[in-house]
Amino acid sequence: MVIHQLDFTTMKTETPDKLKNPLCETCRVRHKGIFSSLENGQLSAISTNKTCSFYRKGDTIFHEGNYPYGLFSIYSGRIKIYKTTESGKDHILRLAQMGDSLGYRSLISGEKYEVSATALEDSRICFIPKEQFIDALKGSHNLTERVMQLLTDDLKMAENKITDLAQKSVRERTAETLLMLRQFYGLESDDKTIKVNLSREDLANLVGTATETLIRMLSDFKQKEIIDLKGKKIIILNFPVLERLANNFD
Amino acid sequence: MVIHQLDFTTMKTETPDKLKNPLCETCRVRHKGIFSSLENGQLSAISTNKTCSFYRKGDTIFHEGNYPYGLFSIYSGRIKIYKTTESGKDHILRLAQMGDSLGYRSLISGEKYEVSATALEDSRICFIPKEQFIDALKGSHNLTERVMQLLTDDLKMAENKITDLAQKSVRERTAETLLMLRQFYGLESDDKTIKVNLSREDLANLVGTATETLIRMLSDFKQKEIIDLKGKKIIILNFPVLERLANNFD
DNA sequence: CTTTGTAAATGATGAATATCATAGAAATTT
DNA sequence: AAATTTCTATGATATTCATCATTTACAAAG
Repeated sequence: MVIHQLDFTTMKTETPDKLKNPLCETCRVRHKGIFSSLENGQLSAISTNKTCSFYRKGDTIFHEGNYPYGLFSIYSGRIKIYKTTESGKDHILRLAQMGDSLGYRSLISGEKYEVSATALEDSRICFIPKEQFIDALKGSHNLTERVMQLLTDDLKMAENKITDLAQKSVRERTAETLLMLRQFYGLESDDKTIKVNLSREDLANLVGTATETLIRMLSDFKQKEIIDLKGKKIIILNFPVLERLANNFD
Repeated sequence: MVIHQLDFTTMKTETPDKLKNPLCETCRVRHKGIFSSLENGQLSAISTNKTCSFYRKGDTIFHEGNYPYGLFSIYSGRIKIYKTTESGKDHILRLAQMGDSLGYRSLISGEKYEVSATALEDSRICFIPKEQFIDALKGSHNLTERVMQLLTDDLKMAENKITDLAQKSVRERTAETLLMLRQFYGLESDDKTIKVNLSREDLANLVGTATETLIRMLSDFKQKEIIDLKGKKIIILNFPVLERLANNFD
């Protein structure tokens, strides 16, 4: 379990290494990101006002309960977005990667962060100050539409997760999570090994179960030759069966 | 369990009784609803283009998987918004009432409904055609902001529900749901009886558990003199204990 | 290379919850 | 009012899953 108050990892966050800012205009994720539909002039305004930083694996980008000062946009690396309950357990709500933006929800609602974000790998993340983002929103109906689209997408995903948690077994959710990871991380050249690098604890927090239970599920899948395990790598041996397990409406 | 395909209840939906349209301008929920910040001219445009209908208890307003043709705004009555899984079980995502709007998410995303909506009581619901709503959105930054606010609120609620389901016990969630119902339905003049009228099945679908388990929880709470049960009415005898049960982070 | 710490795996056990069966209560229909 | 249906309640049982304890594997540090 990760402790988020005043630990060394968190303290690093205060001073992430600055990077030479890459230009938004020539960004390789420009057409994928939140600003994809932004007019050129506005994009360069954002580009010149942003700062880009390097976050080490384990660094926290922002923390539940704090006020947002701007928007984060992932240039490279992968991030987990999660909530911590009173009892101290985390639940990972979603994963984010290159091209995804973080924190727009809180910027729009004007409330504190409802979630925390921590780097799962070394990552480069750009920061656009709040005023800059709000101005861009006001000035561009395209951007507003894009943000609304992101919000509706998030909502759709969240609602699917709710019904999953309410009605599916840990087994089903584990299978489903493996499929999601395959989609999200992609496969290695052998076309079956997921390029994943998550701890068993993170996997459990993603599925919504105890770490031991998650391990047991993986062991069981392995014993049934549906998957294979090589360290943190997960190899999908029998994709159809895994799909069936994820949707086991008997 | 409710069957949603081609049953008689659903068929009624096709031809809900028309009502004399009340004017939006003088609507008693005008300042509460989605159009609260709309300029007068635009509001009357919507007012003249809407149609208001009467839905009987049990009538379906819209169904998961169908395409939306407009926005629904509740004039009176209460609605459940839920998802049905492949296995045929429902999970209630939220309740809606007077002043709330339904279906804006799908209108914005341009996708099918992800959820279904059914009247829990006899209800009057106004319908604003899609084009009318989209036009209003384009023409009013205020409305756009309001809709974004609604989306962020929904998202916040959904994410809280996710962590609840992932980490709280049925007992905690049951207590929490009772508190939510107290908030949502309000109390009778005795100041402790919730004005609720839900079936045990609906309650279970709200908590995310089996109907029998929900009933057992209620029986247990009653036996412990935390609540009392009179038919569908739930009487809160010991509010502080109920609050404690809902947040049992031991 | 050894030591130390951390993560992963497995076993044993108990608690929480779902499921199936049945009975009683309440509402609805005849 | 009797009959029928639906809803609520409770018991018995099985299953799933969390928790605690222990071991093994692995990585980092000395």
